[in-house]
Amino acid sequence: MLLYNTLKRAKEEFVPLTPGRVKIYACGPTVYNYFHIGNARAFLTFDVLRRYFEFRGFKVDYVQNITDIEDKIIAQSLEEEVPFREIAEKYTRAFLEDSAALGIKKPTHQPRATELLPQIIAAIEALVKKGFAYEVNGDVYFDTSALPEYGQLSGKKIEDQLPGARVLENVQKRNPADFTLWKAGKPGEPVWKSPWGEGRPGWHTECVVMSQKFLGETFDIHGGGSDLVFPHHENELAQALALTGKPLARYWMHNGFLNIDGDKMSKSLNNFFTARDILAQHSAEAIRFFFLSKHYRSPIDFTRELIEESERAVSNFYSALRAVDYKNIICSLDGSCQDSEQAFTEAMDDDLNTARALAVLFELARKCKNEQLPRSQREQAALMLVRLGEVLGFFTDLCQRLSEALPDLSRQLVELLLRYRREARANKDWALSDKIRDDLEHLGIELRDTPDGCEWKLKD
RNA sequence: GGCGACAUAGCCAAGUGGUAAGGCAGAGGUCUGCAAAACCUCCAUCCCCGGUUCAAAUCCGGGUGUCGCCUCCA
Repeated sequence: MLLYNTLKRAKEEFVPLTPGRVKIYACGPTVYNYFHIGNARAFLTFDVLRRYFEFRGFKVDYVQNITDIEDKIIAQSLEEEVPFREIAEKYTRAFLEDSAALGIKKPTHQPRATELLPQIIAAIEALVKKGFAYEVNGDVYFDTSALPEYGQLSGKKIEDQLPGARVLENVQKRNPADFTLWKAGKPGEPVWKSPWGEGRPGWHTECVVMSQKFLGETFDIHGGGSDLVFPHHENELAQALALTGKPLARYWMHNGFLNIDGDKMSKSLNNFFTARDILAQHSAEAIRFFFLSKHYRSPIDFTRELIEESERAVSNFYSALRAVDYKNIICSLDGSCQDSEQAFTEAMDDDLNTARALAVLFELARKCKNEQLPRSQREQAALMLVRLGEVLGFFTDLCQRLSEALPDLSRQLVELLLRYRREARANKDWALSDKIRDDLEHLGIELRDTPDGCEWKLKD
């Protein structure tokens, strides 16, 4: 299995530290707001990575942090005029709800930064003792000049990081590239006691502490959005190296950014969408399909047309399953679709080529629908479609989506109308016949006339 | 200024040396009172120029264009 490693700038064969086991850490949200559709891409990308490892038989430890103390949370608590803990609590809950709604599997561990304050402080103390950090007026900074390897992940040189127009000069820092480990508290801000006085942790240390607590000093994969390469992941890597002398993670993976209608998403452009907004209008599977139809490392452009297109594409899978009456298939996989599974695996093994993997699903869907093929072949295709689709996170609500959940009375009323329509058709009263069909369609019931009579189903 | 990415049909998107996966949309056909569904068929020579090679979307050089990171950010 090949994975693109940002650290090496190349695809590498994945070799786990422990055979049969993968330890993954993926950066989670800072809970100061509902997470947006760009965050959703990162969460979904690593959800699929995790699911694929499980499919390949690995035991997966998947840790995703929740940053519940950070400047933006404090800012939001001032804006909403409620204590910061309530803000963190509110948006943590929203994050868990929206993740679940997107069909993202729960991580095996989901620590919060405020749960590990003692460990974070201990890590900063250790860095100071080892000479990699220094304190100025209650702030503690990491001394980037003390670590020759600094910059290896992002390919940046400290010399290039001149305090230019966009970098605010911080007179307390010895070097512009130095970053904050501990921030002295101002009046009114949430603070914790520390050897440097009351304050709060900087952003980068918590991920080191949380990941190492659950995964050990060195783990397999560290992931996040490509904007995290610098400075966040660079700084994590530096701290871990300074602390243990060992690399934090062996593979660093980063997903590409999302644009809206070709522009960067931003509040000022009024094109800022939360995952919650999108979920209110589109199915989780369409959102997932939209992302998976493009390679995770490429930038992706979110438009209304594309998400609607994705909706239509996904309903293809369901019409395929319906065509073989999936719920009532009683046989199990017999190996006749092995070639599909192999094609799927080959695609996914190549740095998670989900776009190619989706093509395999569509080929299976076409097979399901092909009435020329023997029943058994079509059923096998359906079973494989679901097996592989689940790896990508589809079909989590299969039963619900396939069942026509109507109460008996409604069902009888539909049948009654169809009986009248049959009479109308027998009398060649096409106007009435079509009116019944159109009216039912408005109610979300689709009719199709077949040689065996009229069939109906609820619209997707 | 430093680092990096991308440019494939109407749209989205795979494909990194042997003559272009897949999806959406569209066209024609079978079927139908009509429609829907289903099935069949059709729909690109890969931004431009030059080079390497028997052979390039795929490698090299040069253009042009778009974008990202360097600052909180997935």
